[in-house]
Amino acid sequence: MTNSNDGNGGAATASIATGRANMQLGYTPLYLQVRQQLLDKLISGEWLPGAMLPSEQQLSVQMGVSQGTVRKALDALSADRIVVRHQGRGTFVAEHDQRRTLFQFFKIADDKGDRVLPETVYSQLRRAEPSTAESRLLGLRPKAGVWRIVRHRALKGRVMLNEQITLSEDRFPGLDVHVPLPNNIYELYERHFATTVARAAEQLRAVSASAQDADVLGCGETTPILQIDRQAFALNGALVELRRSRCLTEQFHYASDLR
Amino acid sequence: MTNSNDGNGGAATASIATGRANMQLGYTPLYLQVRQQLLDKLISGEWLPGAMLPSEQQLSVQMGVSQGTVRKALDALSADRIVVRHQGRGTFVAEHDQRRTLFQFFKIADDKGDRVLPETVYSQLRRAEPSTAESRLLGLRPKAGVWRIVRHRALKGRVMLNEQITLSEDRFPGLDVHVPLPNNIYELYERHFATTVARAAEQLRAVSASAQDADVLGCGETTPILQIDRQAFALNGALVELRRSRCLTEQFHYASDLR
DNA sequence: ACCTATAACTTTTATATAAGACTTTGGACA
DNA sequence: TGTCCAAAGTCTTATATAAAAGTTATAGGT
Repeated sequence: MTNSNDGNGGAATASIATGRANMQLGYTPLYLQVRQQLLDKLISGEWLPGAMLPSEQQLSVQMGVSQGTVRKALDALSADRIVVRHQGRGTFVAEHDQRRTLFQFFKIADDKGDRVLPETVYSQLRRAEPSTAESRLLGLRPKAGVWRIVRHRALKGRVMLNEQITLSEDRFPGLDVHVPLPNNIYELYERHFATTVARAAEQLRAVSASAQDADVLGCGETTPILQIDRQAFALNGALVELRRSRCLTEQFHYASDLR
Repeated sequence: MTNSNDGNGGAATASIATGRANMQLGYTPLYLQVRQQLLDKLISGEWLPGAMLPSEQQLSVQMGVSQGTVRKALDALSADRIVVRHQGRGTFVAEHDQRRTLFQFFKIADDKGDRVLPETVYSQLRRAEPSTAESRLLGLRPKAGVWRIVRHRALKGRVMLNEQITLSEDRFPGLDVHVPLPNNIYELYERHFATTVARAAEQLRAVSASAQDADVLGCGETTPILQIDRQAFALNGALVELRRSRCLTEQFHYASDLR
């Protein structure tokens, strides 16, 4: 009703960070600034995984922008699977529940194309010295150590995956307290080490089974193996996990959607 | 100022197809209906690849919805890489230029992570009878034939890929006229057979090189090979191409982004 | 011919408003 | 105690308006 006469339906009256900076480069639209602000709060731990964010209305008041701008920022975060939105319920910080782990971070499927949940049948954790490459990639202090996890994982009752994971000891202090490690390890990162894996990059190669592969997977030494190297990144972009999976692909395959 | 009292800023006053149908299921929001209408026109060939679509304003008038709704429909099409939008220029039907083929449909990269453009060094086309599986997947008529293409492709001067492609003869009549086939085969589908590949699914396995692989790729017969099976789908969702690539992964790898 | 300023066009961003649709909650009622 | 219904909260969809930013064409001056 009131329709106060301030009349300003215009744009960008409240540019948050950079004002009207618009020379050539260095201009970020308001909704992206809002997105970054929200992301910063998520990184800082102000809202923990599973928590409900304030409503769009509340956020718009807090941040001094319109509800539509908040919505666009939230939609962007939702597209990156950083938050999850439910109509009528609210917006929530994404959690590493089984479903997310299965669909976003586990690409092995059976011959019908259905994703299969892997079951950990053997798990070992030890502390080790990093290689120079690992130290560089993980951005470790000069003398810092790493955790090395070896897991054997079964699909439909047969051991199919031989997996090695490398983590910074600094980022995961006292990890050995949590032995035996749970099947969903990203949930552990999230709950106990304030580390949310937001995205990952994988490189796939076909290699020959090593003697150790043959032993673990119960195959011949020259059996072709799918080797998957993964780098997992946290919300702030930091590399937090190095992983190498060696996988039998006789009854299963790696599924990739191109779109 | 005016704040006219017609008041109707409300929603869904002009529902296109289903009206206010909203029982439990079977409700599609207006912007998705608009998206489908636009997609139908693209499928029908009303706008050819590379062509500019009418402006948002024109479309909103034509279709009897607001500009914002057209915008949301176009954004959805843009997210699926069906159209490409350029600020200040217009909205265009996506083309299978080299860049799109390279980034959307070719996942092989070198050890630095850079995508590499493959070069076709051998190409053969012949007509054949489909297997029952091929006939079923491609939805062929009972007596219909298929084209079979064999290509050998090189990366940085070395033959790395041994590729077999199967196409419906009905969908690609007179394909043999275009021999030798161009390097970018999706551009050929698009230009001469009104077939736009919109998305694809791939299944990856590690296998042993066959005698033929060994001959083509110049490797030993038991060398591990990355086998990539692909199904490519057109705009309307029809399966239009079956492809099996066998790939050496000593200097290159398949890159997959999980997000 | 070349450069510049201007205008006209586009998409993009931002705001305001309103109603639909979904979920949860709490109270009335049997 | 259990069920139903209404209310309140949420996200979702839709429209209208306006300004900003990028592109292209045109007119004008040097």
